[in-house]
Amino acid sequence: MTPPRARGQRAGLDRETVLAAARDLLARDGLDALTMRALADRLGVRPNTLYSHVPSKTALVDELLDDVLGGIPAPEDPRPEQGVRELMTATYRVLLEHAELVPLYLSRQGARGPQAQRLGEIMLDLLAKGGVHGEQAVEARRVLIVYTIGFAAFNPGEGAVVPQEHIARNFALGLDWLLTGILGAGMDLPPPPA
Amino acid sequence: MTPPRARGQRAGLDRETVLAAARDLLARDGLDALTMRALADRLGVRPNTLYSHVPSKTALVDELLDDVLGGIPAPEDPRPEQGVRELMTATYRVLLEHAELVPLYLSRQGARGPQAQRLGEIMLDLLAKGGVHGEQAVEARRVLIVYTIGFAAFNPGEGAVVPQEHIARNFALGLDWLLTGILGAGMDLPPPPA
DNA sequence: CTCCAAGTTGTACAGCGTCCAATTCAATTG
DNA sequence: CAATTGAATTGGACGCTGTACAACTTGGAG
Repeated sequence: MTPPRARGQRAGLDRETVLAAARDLLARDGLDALTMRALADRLGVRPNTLYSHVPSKTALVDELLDDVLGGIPAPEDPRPEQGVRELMTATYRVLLEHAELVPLYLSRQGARGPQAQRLGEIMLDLLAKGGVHGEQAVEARRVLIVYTIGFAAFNPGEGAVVPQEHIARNFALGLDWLLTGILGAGMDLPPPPA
Repeated sequence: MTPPRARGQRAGLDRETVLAAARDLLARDGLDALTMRALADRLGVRPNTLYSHVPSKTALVDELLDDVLGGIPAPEDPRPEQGVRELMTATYRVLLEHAELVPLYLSRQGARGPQAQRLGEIMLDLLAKGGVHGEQAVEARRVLIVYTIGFAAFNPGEGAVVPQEHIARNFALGLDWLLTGILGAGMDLPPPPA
């Protein structure tokens, strides 16, 4: 509550320190608890101090959003279909761990930070290996991204009527439909049970 | 600014009047302008008065969300594939007209009001006619809903790099993939160009 | 005619993001 | 080594948000 510092004294803050504290606060107490004032409190600092290191709360959150995507590993399987499936599933899982952020990804149309870019390029590479190039690949990617983020956003809470694992299987189901559509019939899938 | 009424005088308000004014304010000035105070102003009333007709702003917005879905007509084409496509395309279009609301649909997992229910049942009927029943139909529906809302949420602003019509075609493309996956290979589509 | 429930105002609270001026410190320059 | 400048920090404030509570007036029911 009381300020431990007088008027011009340094607190040794730093953009990275602020972001780290924000990440922590977000992970521990959720998005609603991430206020400039709470963040300042945690850093033992006045709220306005933060504005020396971050231009606005929006910018701060944007950075956090991209950071979360850093937790998504590149797929191990080099085959296009399996690789994309792996990538989107990992994305889905990571997004679920930060459920409250997900609507933000959509309203800020998908985050343009370095991590988002990295994932996007991995996906284009995989699609190219699968024979999908150029504009088509970009569209396929957009479909997959929207689908994945959408499903993550749709995730019900923990004690919901429909359990999360069910929704996760549902996600996988639709993902297969999309992959089949994207990568064409060139797969040796058995025909669906007539 | 100044209150036209003394302390116990009636303003003749009514739940429906409040909702109508809210719809209007939302349509005219956008989501950010929809505050209890602005709404009260427009009705010539003090902000707290609204709480006699609406339990909270959240409840008010929930109602508006469901109302928007009322603008989605039932599909005309009775054939399952075309019907579902028509339905989802209409939904997409209506959602685009209220772009700022779309993230809310996701964060409130899809709106459970009467309009949402109506659309959900139309879709189950269509899927049943297409030979998809029970749990499978519910999952297919979830995929389609998530996909559609997701795409609407992903919609870029008006003066964006990628024009809206392009995104709309992209939406239709992915929708076809999903429909093919859902309704099976029982369609007489020509094979994709090898 | 009386009484009560409902609608409305006055006032207020706690919280939010953010801006401005005053102050002090660290680093750079001469 | 001294002087100056620029960045970091505090004190305080502004305008905004949703919402609670008591006082009051009114319309309708009994």
